[in-house]
Amino acid sequence: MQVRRPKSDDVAARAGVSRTTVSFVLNDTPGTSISPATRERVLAAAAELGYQPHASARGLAAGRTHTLGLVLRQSPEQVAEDALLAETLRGLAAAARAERYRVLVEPYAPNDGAYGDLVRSHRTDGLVVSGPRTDDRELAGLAAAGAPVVLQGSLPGVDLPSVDVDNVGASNLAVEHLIGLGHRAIGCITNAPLTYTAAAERLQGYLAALEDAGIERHPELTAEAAFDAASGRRTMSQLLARGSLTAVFVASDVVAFGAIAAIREAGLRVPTDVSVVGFDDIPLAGFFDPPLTTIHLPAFDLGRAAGVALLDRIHGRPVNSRTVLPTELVVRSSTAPPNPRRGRSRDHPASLPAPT
Amino acid sequence: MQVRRPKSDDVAARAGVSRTTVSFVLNDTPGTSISPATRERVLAAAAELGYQPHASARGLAAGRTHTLGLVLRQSPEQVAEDALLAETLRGLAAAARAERYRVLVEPYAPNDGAYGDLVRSHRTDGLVVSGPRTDDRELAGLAAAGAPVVLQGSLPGVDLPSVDVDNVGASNLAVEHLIGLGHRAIGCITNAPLTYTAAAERLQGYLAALEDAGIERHPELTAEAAFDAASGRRTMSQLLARGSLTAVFVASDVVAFGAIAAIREAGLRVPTDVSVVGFDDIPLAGFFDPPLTTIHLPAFDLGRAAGVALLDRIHGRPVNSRTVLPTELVVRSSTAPPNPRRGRSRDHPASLPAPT
DNA sequence: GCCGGGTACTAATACGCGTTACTAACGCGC
DNA sequence: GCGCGTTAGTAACGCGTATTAGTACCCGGC
Repeated sequence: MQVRRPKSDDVAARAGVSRTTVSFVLNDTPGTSISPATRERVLAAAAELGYQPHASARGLAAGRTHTLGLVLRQSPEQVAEDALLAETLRGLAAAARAERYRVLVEPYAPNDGAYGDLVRSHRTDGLVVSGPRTDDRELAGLAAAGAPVVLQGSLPGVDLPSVDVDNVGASNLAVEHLIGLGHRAIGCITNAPLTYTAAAERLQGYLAALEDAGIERHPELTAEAAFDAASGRRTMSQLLARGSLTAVFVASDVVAFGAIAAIREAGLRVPTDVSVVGFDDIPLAGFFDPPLTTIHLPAFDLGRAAGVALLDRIHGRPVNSRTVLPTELVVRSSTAPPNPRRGRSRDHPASLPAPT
Repeated sequence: MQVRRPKSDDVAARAGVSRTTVSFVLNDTPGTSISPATRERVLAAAAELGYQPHASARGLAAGRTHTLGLVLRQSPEQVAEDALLAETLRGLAAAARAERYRVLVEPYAPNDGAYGDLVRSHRTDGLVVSGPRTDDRELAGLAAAGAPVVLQGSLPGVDLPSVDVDNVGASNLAVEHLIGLGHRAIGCITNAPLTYTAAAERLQGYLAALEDAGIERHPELTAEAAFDAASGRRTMSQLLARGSLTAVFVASDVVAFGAIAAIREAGLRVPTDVSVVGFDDIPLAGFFDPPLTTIHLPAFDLGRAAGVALLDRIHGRPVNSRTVLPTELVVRSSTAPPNPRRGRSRDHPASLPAPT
């Protein structure tokens, strides 16, 4: 038969103390002083009974659940393609664990999108919202209500602490790398529609780099992709059909993989005919053919920083309104100086087999 | 100033009913009959007050937290490289959501590995353990205690319901595909060390296919990789140095990407000189060069099936002790008939630049 | 017209349980 | 008798649910 769950009363009885004392000992409650002997007795009793406090009872009494919520505000396709999600989650979990918190993950569901209930029902003590969007009313409501929420990503005009990388600066660096190699006809494919702030920022960095170098902007050389490799392939083939370019900055490695496929299908080679710079540095970036030059994103640290900020916010400690983590240009083999012999080889018009 | 959280008492007062009735209405408690008029009044009162039950209080009273735990038993590197984790998580979350459950994710930490506390402390109502390992004492303890746990993956000898694919059959199919193309000298690189059941099973499928075709096994043509592309590159270059082969079955797409890099570095071409079949069908598989022939793994469905099984278990409904989901061979362009002209082109001994 | 017996709802009460704020006490040294 | 370091005792936090009790209403029988 099943043994009854020990409760704090049982521990108290076994240690010959009151329930209050048990609580003080087991939680190291600050501002209380318990004699070493008593503390020892309580710990021993708890260990002997295999005592585990009931999480719900604890949450009810303490008013804190020791749970952080991670809201994935991205679309399902985007989540599926996100090669860095696992690392970000690990980082968040690491930060949480350091303060005995756990992480509840809530993939956003369009028809059941009231993720604010997570805090309103005290199911979590706070939220990290990943991939925030401007059209998110829930988020505005939470911000107005003063809920403990940290953004992973950027959302101008919302008064919430955020953790992100310098998308503009990083893109700038990527494009400067291409310019430094001698490229002038440089295209840009965004990682997502421009309604996503990260996409807009990366495009902005690209434009700024061109301007700094005194290169005229050619609007026909920029286009928007949408998270996955298929969109990168589609977009790149459009770009190739539209104008002449010797390099392209693709603001996502996954999209870049699709773009490279399109470049090959057009009968061109990377980097001989077209140089490609990606963004994210997903684990597979170095194993592509050719190994992808890209911007390294500190995925784990992004998650961890968001977790730290959220925990600070929950505990009333000071929080930076904006944390910007450093990125790095990783030069591999998908970029090279432009091919002087190449005028415009459009002998193989892009033929696009449907992706399997 | 902050308005006080409404509680069920407030809803009861506003609707002019008792707290009991409020609870019955809001939870659709079976076995009770509430008149439509009363039900209406209660729902209206709750809506007007913006009432949200306190999750901890609810969990305490009901004895259920409406939370599922997902324990990632894999190593951090493995989690980072797992391109399908997001999909699996989404599937689990979808199953959970259907019964108003949420998902708490617990990446395994070696020095704080007591994930069983999640159920013992009633923090979650049950666990999905992903990537179970034979050396997991915690798991044995939970199984013995009759805790609601479902395995995602296989672990012979443990009496817990599990959800998995037929690794042996799928590998068999992959290798049969190579044999069907005319290959006889077929290598195998596992996805992980053989202590992982999935790795052992996939190797077994490979061996069975060879045996069925009457092909002698060459032990020097099999080797174990370890989750990531780097290990695939390393292992493949060893295999190439060891013996002659015209095809290789790599039991993980990520590892296969590394293997293909090694093949190229050895001056060989895929599939002309060496055909490659992968396993998993990660989102990028079709965008590799060449697009990878592989086994499609239903990642979302695996997560969902695990969730369904766990919820069934929690609610005392009958549960299949083993759920096997179908896989599929996806033929792309990394496989072709063997090259008749090729004896053994070892003119370019593998030179291995360190991965960046 | 009154009573007994259902039926259909709803009320009232108590318990489950760890934390924490508060008050009170106890022992001891001075 | 005071102060200090420790510990005890109590109540409140919240919601679900089992139990026990009504209440209101309808119906048939006398």
